[in-house]
Amino acid sequence: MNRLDLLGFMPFRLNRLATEFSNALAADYARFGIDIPEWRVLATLGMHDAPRSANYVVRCTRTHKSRISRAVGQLAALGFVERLESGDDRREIMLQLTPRGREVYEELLPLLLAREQTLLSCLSPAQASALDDILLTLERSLDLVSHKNRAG
Amino acid sequence: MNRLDLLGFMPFRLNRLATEFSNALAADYARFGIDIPEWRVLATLGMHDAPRSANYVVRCTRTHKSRISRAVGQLAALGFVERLESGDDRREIMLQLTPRGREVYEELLPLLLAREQTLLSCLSPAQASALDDILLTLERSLDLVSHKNRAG
DNA sequence: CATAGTCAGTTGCGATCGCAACCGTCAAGC
DNA sequence: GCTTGACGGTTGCGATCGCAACTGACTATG
Repeated sequence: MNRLDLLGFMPFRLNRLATEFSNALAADYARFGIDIPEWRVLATLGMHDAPRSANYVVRCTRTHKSRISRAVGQLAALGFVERLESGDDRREIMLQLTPRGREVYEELLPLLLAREQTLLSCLSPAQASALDDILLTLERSLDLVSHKNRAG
Repeated sequence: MNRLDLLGFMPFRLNRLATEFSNALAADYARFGIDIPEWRVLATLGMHDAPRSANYVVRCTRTHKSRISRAVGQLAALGFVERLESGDDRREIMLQLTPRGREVYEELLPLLLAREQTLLSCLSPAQASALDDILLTLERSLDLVSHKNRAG
């Protein structure tokens, strides 16, 4: 008779681990009145100086466009992001951080990176490196990493 | 100026990977009219022959009790699980698979394991082993693994 | 017993999410 | 310059989730 220890089942483990990581960061997001999808937008825009389209954020973060749309709405309401009309293609909406949005990004980023480091601090350097390598392999296999996305 | 490549941010990567894994299994769950939380209950009960309480499933799967409660309701409606009154403590509700539930478990399990193997097939044996090791380290660090849960 | 605190499980509620339908815009074919 | 199809972005809707409040049952104290 087949038996499964759920605790060894990879989808379950990943799901649970991802939830724990997310929860560990929730307080930092909440400090600025945002959540995960808003952070993804912020992080994507914060990487660049020039405005990017909402669709670019969608492709770059691999997040559903409705989620990005609502996150942008929230960020705009908070005054962290501005929506600009695109001259080239009036369907596109270009997004850019406001000065306040840039401030928030600069303030939030180190908090999140520190939290990430804390979570990963139980791993040896070799393990951390191996994890990065393994995740990259999985991401490539699942086609989650494309040069198009990385290059922007 | 601080910059972050979101694609290298561990919480983001784990979240995305977990979602992809879950989506890859969704079709298998759907074949039997269930979803992830229902599967967790099924898997937990399927591991044992004797009935277990709902609370045991909660502790074992580290899933919120409301989610388990609803999953059990769904499984009961499908005729996969029976709720039994506990003689010892009438607050507790003992759960056991029906014969049909056992059938479904036995049928679903190999499908899910095969899917898991496919997803992990891009990794070398050494990588797969390292991943298991690393996840276990993280789980222990986050107190996600306790002997109480494993021993049942 | 009587009371208070704890525990197992359920449920109402607000928030979130993904899908699909939709709107306005662009591009290709004729 | 129409028509058709594709694309960027928004939104309505149904489903799901976690929290917190609740019910009923156990337990410890006096």
